Amino acid sequence: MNLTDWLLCRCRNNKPKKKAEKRPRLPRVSFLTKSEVDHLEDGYRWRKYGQKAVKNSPYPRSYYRCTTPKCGVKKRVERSYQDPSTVITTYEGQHTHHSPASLRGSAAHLFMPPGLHGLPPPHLIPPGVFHPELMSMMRMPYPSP
DNA sequence: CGCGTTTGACCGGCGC
DNA sequence: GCGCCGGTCAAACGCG
Repeated sequence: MNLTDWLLCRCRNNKPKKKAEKRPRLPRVSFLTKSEVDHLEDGYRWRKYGQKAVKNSPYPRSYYRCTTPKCGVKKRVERSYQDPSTVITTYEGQHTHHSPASLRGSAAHLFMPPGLHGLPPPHLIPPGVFHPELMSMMRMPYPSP
């Protein structure tokens, strides 16, 4: 019996899979960020929880999640297949807590995708996404849902 | 010591 | 009805 099998057994045996509440109202915002590294200090802590290869891109896509409790914000980082130096960061959800890192000296309020300044020709981004204006709202305090 | 990262496999939904 | 894809979890290891 391989460790993998054992793990599998345990996984199947212990299935506390509880269908969490659905989130049909998750604000999904995509941002085009020009960076060579996926680790863009946006003022929050992210923990990678998965990685999958994309068909449209020869590069794998990374899945990040906010490590702050009560904050189920998810982040998807994918590299542009046309511009390896450009990464598409997709934020899902809103931070309901203050930034763990002090904004002093942080790029939290300095974070500005250069793609928004120039020309956004990302036809590869699905429709209904990419809301530069939403960025301004993100910085606003989020009232109780 | 603690946290973050990594890898493999499974699950659910949707399409044809 | 079945197959496929994307997405998520879970555990272990490494590093600071």
